[in-house]
Amino acid sequence: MLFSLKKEYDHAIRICGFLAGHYDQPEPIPVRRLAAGLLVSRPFATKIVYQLRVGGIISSEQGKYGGVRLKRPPETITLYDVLEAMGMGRMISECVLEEDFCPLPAPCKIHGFFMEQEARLVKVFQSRKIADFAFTEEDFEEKYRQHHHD
Amino acid sequence: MLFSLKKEYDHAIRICGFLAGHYDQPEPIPVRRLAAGLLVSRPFATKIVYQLRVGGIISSEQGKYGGVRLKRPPETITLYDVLEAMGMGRMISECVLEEDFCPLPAPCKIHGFFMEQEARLVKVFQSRKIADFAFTEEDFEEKYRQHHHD
DNA sequence: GTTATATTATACCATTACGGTCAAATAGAA
DNA sequence: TTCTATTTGACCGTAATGGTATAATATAAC
Repeated sequence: MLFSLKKEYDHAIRICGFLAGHYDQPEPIPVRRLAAGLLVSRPFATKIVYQLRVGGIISSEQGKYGGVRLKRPPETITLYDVLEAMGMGRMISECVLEEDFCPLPAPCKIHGFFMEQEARLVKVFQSRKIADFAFTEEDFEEKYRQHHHD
Repeated sequence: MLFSLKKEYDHAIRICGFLAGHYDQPEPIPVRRLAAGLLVSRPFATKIVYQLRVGGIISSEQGKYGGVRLKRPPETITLYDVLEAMGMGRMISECVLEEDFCPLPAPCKIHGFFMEQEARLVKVFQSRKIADFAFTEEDFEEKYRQHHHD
């Protein structure tokens, strides 16, 4: 596939959206709750949360009643920020940089075209804020809704 | 990576561009010449050519002085046609179809957004003709130019 | 008919990326 | 001190990618 969203990225965005939906709450969200609510295994959620923390998107608190939260307000975090934190590199560049890949003077029409599309996509990702994707348990389908009491 | 052009696809487009540049010529282009000119190994070029033929993009003639050519005029073949022939499936759909992937009612904002982007990209691919990417040996960088005499 | 040169069609293989799991370590609240 | 969190990175099976190899077949030219 040419354009595919890795599950890791997909979950990462969803996790950020969920955190955004709970950004006003004072207490951090434990990974367990993220995993259970978002239908991801705990180890996998842990891994993603780890990457998001290293990438500077979320902060975390250890110990009992610990958990994670968005580091900055959801209106200031873009979709691009999240994807970048998850390690999404620039896309076409390597093909263009590779020596002896194509006999045409770089950038050829083909790569030029794809680089344009890439640039456009990056711009769109940068224009979308995590706040746009915010949600809470209220938005879940009924069958997934867990009535957790605070 | 989210958006990456497989080498196979990249070469496929380049092969079609080359064939487009020689579309007016009466004789078909042997795979050997494609491979040598486009800096691809012969077996790999063979594989790609095979897929393009099965996909209905090119036709071929066997035997001595055989080779391949575009099946239709390059102005009538879109970039999308080529990518589709190479097996590029639709992209986000599987995530959306997968049951129990996401607790939100489908399509959620996130997939909705990515599906929009996908749809836009497909449209762009459909608007670009192979004729737009046509080239011949004349366009090669000097160091790759082989002076072949007809 | 034979030979040389094409494509045809498929099997195969090495490497990397993906999609996770596991567990030991650390840190903090109670 | 204990319980419950996150932390960190090693690990691993499977699938996709990026090719190669080869036996078969078709055609043109001699």
